[in-house]
Amino acid sequence: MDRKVSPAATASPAKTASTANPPSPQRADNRRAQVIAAAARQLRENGYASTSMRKIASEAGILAGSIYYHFLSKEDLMSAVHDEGLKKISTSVRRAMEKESDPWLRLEAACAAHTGAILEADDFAGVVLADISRVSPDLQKLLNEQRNGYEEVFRVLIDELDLPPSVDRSLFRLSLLGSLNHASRWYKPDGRSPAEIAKTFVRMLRSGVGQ
Amino acid sequence: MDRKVSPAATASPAKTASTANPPSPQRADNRRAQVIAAAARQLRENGYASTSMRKIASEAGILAGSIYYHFLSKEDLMSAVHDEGLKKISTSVRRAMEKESDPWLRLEAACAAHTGAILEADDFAGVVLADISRVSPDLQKLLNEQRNGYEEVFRVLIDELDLPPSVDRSLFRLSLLGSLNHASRWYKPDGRSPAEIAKTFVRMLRSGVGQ
Amino acid sequence: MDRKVSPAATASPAKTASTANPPSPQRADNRRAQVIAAAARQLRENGYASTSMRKIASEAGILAGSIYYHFLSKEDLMSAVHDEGLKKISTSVRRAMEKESDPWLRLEAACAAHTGAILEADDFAGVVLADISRVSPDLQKLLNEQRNGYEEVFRVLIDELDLPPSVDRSLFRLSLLGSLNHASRWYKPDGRSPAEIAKTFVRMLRSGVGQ
Amino acid sequence: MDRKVSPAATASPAKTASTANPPSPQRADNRRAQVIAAAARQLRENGYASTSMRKIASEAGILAGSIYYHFLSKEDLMSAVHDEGLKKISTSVRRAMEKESDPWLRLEAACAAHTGAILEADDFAGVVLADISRVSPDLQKLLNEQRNGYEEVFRVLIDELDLPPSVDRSLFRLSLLGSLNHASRWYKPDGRSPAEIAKTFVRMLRSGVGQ
DNA sequence: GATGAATGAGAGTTCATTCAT
DNA sequence: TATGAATGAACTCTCATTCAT
Repeated sequence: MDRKVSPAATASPAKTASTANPPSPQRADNRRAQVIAAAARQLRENGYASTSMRKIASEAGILAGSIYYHFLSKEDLMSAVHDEGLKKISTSVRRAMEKESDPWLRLEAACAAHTGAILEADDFAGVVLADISRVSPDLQKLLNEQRNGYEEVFRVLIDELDLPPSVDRSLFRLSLLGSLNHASRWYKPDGRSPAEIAKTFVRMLRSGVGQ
Repeated sequence: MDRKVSPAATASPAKTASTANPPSPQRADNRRAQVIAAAARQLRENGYASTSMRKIASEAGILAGSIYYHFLSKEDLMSAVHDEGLKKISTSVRRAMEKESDPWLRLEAACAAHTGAILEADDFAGVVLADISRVSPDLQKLLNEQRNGYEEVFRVLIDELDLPPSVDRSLFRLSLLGSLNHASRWYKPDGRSPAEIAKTFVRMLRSGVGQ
Repeated sequence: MDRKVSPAATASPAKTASTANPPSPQRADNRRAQVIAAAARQLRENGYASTSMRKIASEAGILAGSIYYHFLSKEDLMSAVHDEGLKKISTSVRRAMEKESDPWLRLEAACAAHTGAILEADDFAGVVLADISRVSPDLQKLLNEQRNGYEEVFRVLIDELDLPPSVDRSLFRLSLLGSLNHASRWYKPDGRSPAEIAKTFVRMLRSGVGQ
Repeated sequence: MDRKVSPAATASPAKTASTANPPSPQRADNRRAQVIAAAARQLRENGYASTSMRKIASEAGILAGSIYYHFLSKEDLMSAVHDEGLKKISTSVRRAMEKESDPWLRLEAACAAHTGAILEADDFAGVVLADISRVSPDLQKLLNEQRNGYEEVFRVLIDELDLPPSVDRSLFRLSLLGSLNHASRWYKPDGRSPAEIAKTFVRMLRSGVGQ
C-alpha cells in the first residue's frame, strides 16, 4: 500500500536498484535473477493478483520469506520483472531498427521485433503487456512510466515518417500498437509468424485496404 | 477451481440458466439482476481475482452467503456477468449497424458502437474486454466461445466489404479489433469521443496513412 | 495502521458498537463474549504485541479467521476488551462510593474498590492497567479517552475533599493512582488485602507519615 | 524462549559477562557498547516484543546476524541493556544522595534523581521501568533480581527516617515508588520538572494533605 | 568480527464457500 | 430466500536465529 517500491527501478540501462539488501556489486546475485525469472513465469501465467510469493519462491528453490531478502515487497519484485522485460524487448527493438534506414522499413523492423518479443515464449514479455490497471496506484504509476519510456521509440519512428498533415500521428501510433499487442490474445504458433503479422499490420495502415 | 460453472450459460438468445436454485419462472429475479449488476461494477473496477464475493454482496445489499442461492460459485457469477455484457454490447452494435446500408459505413457504425460501449461507464462492457487468461480453464473456454459468438458480427461486416483479393480479411479484422479494444488502455474522457476514435481507425485502415 | 478501530467503542454504558457484522441486538452474541474473554486472558498474560489472534481463537474454540466475523481487527478486539474492563471496574467503584457520604471515606471506598478490581484474578483489569504507549497511535488515543473517562470519578472525589489551597489536587490524584496501580507489580495474595492496601495509601497521603 | 540468557549478567559491580565470544579483554568492545545503546533506544521506544534485532542492528550500523557475535540472543541483549540501565540510574541516585545528610532531604534527593532519570531522554532508564511480565520466566527472574538490588537503596533510605512505629515502612516505600514510576505515564516536558514532582510527592507523604 | 543468504515458524488478515436456522 | 457464523486454506510479510565464507 505505501511506498514499498524502490523508485529507482527504471528501464534505463543504468544500474538497476530495487533491492532490499543491495548485494555487493559484482558478486553472484544469481539467486536474485532466479527469483526474477520465477516471478516472470508466474506473473505471465497467473497475473499479479493470482501469483503468490510462495509459488514464486518454490519455483526459485527457496522459501517465501527468503524473497524478502532480495526484494522489499511483492510490488517491488513485480517492478523488477517489468523493468527487466522492458529492457529485453527494448534492446531487441532497437537492434532491429538500426539495420534499416528507410523510415517505413525502420518502423516495420521495429514492429516485427516488438511483436516477436511479446509472442515468443519469453515470460517477461507477458508481464510487460499485462493489464496493470488494478495494481496499487503507486506501482501503476511506476510501471506506466517505464512503459512510456519504452514506447517513446515508436513515437520517434512515426515522427520520422513522411505523412500528410491530416494524419493524427498519435492515433496512428495507438492504432498500430493496439493491433500488435492484441495479437497476444489470438496468436497461434502454427500460423503466420510474428514478423509477418507485424509487417502486414504496418502495410495495411500505410496503404489502406480499400478500393 | 473445479467445474462449478453451469455449462448452459451461453450468449445464445435462449434463456440463460446457471442458477443454483431456479427461481419461480416469472417472478422477481430482480435480486439476481442486482447481484449481477454489482458484480459487473466490481469486476470492471477490480478484476476477477481482486473482486470478493463480500464486496459484491454488500453492494447488492445482501450477505456473501446469500449469493450462493442465486449462483453456484464465483465463476458462475462471472460467467453470468459476461453473458449479460455480451448481450448488451451485441444489441447496441446491431442496432447501430442497421441504420446504415453502405458496407463501410455499416462497419464504421458498428465500430463506433463497440468502442462507445467499452469506453463508457457501462460496467458490463468492461468485463467483456477483461483479460480472462487466468480464470479456470473451464470458464475460460466458455467465455471464449461467448466472445467468438459476439465477434461473428464483425466477420460478417468485413465479408461484405469490397476488398482486393490480396487482403487477408481475418488479419484485417484482428488488426481493427485490436486497435479498438486497446483504446481502453489509453482513453481519456476529455479527448476525442469513442465514436471519433473508432471512425478514425476504420478510415486509416481503409485508405492508409501513407504519402 | 489505518482506522481499523470502530470509533464508537467507549466506556459509556450506552450500547457498545465495534462489530464487524453487528449481530441482531438481543440474540446470543455469546460467541463474541467468549472471544472477548479469551482475548482478555491472553492480553493480561502476554501483552498486546505477544498475543496472537490464533491463540485467542483457539482459546475461544474457533479458528483465527472466524474472529474477523466479530471484530474488524486485532486493535478493534483489544479496544473491546479494554472497554469491557473499564466498565467492570467503573461499576464496582461507583457502587462502593455510593455507600459512603463523608468525602474521605468515599475516596477510601473508591480506592479500595479500584485496587480490588485490578488485583483480583480478573483478566480485564490487567488489560486496563497495561502500558499502551506502544500500540498504534489511533488505538492509543481511543484507549486513553476511555481511561480518562474512567479516571474522571477520582477527579470529582478529590474535588470534594476539603484541602488546604496549597495542595495541588492534580498531583495528589496522580500520586494516589500511581501508588494504587503500581500494586499490581508487587502484590501477593498472601499479604495484606487490596482494600487494606488502598486504605493505608489514602491515609498516608491524608495525614502524612512524618513526625 | 529457552534459557539463552547468560546467568552471569547481574547488576553487581563485577565484570558483566553475557558475551557469545568474549572479546579480547581490554580492546575496543565499543561495538558491543554501540549495540547496547541502539537496543536501549529501540526498547525504550517500542518495547521488547516490538523491537526487532534488525532495527537494533541497523541503528548500530551492522547487520542483524552480527549481533550474535556479541550476544547470545535477544533476551541476552535485553538483559545487558537492563543491567547497564540500572547501573546508570543507580549511580545517579547514589551521587545525589551523598550531597545531603538530613534523612528526609536525602530521600528527596534520591527520588528527584530517580524521577529525573526515568523521565528524561535517557534510553536506558526507560528500560528499567518497562513492564517485564511477558519476557521468558528465566529472564524475568533475572531482571527482577536486578531491580530488587536497585531498590535496596530506597529501603535503606527509608529505614533511616524517624517514623512513628505505626507506619509500615514497606508500604510507604511501595507507595512512594509507585507514585514516582507512574509519572512516566502522564509526564509532559512542558509542565513541572521531574525533580519538582518527586519532591512534591515525598512531601505529601511526609506531611499529609489533609485539613 | 562481520556479511550474505537463508530458514522456519508465525504474524494479521482475507477469501470462497458451507449450512443450520 | 436470506442470515449468522463459521471453516480452512491461502495470503503477504516479519522475525529471531544460523552459518559458511
